[in-house]
Amino acid sequence: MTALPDLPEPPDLPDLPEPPADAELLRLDRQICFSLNAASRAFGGVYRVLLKDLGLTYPQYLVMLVLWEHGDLPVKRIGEYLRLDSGTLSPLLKRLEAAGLVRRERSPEDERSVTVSLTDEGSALRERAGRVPRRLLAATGLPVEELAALRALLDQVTLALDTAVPGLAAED
Amino acid sequence: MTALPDLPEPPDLPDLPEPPADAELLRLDRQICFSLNAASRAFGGVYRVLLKDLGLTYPQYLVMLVLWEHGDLPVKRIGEYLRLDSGTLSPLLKRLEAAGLVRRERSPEDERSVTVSLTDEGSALRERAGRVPRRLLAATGLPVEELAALRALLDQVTLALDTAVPGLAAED
DNA sequence: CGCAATTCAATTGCGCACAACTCAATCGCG
DNA sequence: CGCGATTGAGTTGTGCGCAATTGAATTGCG
Repeated sequence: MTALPDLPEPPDLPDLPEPPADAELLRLDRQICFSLNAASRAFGGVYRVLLKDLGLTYPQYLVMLVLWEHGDLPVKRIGEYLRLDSGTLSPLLKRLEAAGLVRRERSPEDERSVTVSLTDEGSALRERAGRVPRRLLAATGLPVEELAALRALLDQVTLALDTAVPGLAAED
Repeated sequence: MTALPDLPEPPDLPDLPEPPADAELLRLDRQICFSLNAASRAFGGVYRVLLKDLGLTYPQYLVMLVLWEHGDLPVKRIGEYLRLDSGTLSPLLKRLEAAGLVRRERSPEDERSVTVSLTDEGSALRERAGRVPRRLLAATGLPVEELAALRALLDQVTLALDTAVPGLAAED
């Protein structure tokens, strides 16, 4: 992974009383999306290392977490928990099945639905994954309370963004 | 985009004085990575809408932001600013070049390096992009100060994660 | 100077994200 | 009941992210 660049520091960012100019906003905007992007990928990098010997990718780990917590689920439900659609989940679940961690079977009462269930091997993996969260939390260097606060803030932003999306396209 | 699922709320999360069990950590871990993932993709969704009529994707927009701010840059520098390597940037820059927004030319003084520069069209796009940041910030529903705080927290975590990565693989 | 090590961009291969589409199963209304 | 609309999973195509490799240019050490 490439080293951190000297993060482009803003020359200054005084709390000016007047509305900031577009140039100012462009700068802040860049910082926000940079930071979020970077943080997301930094997490991905850590998970990649931690999950390597489990043979899981980060999104696959998320799916396994959902199954460990909720048991057998149709693809639809998994997608709701993870905000993923079938275009992403179908091939991912196929790979998990090929790895022997899950089964996929058409639901008898609704032939459209596919139920995903853990194999013994998939359930057993939960034990080996037990140490991942602690190591991840340690790697963030933040106390648990701050992480919880970060999570709350992120959820708030996500909700706001989701509700804002429909209106954006139409706007002026 | 699929609707927000009823976010799997933890039954409770009391501030227990004793170290939380692995199961507890597994839950928090899931929440953190869920939230960050979700936030990142929610931002992506908003940018996708906002950038649609500019003909840019979100990562392409990030590259343009860097060029608008810093002028001509070698691929290496762009990668440092954005934490991206040539495997990502090379095809992306080719697409920007095909769109007529940038030029790519071997540097005369170092034939290994490729300098990326804005075309007139690429520079002109900056004006049309001027309204994007304001609309994005509005969509987050957060005041600028909170976003700045969020950014600072994210940068802190990113730095911690980056420095932690090298040690992780070797651990116990 | 000469050659090995390094640097930079590009390429390949794999997996994920998402839009757009297909297709079968199910639902629901007349 | 019959038929159009909806639902759920899968497929296709495009683009990103990253590891690993290639190949050319440059650097630097003996």
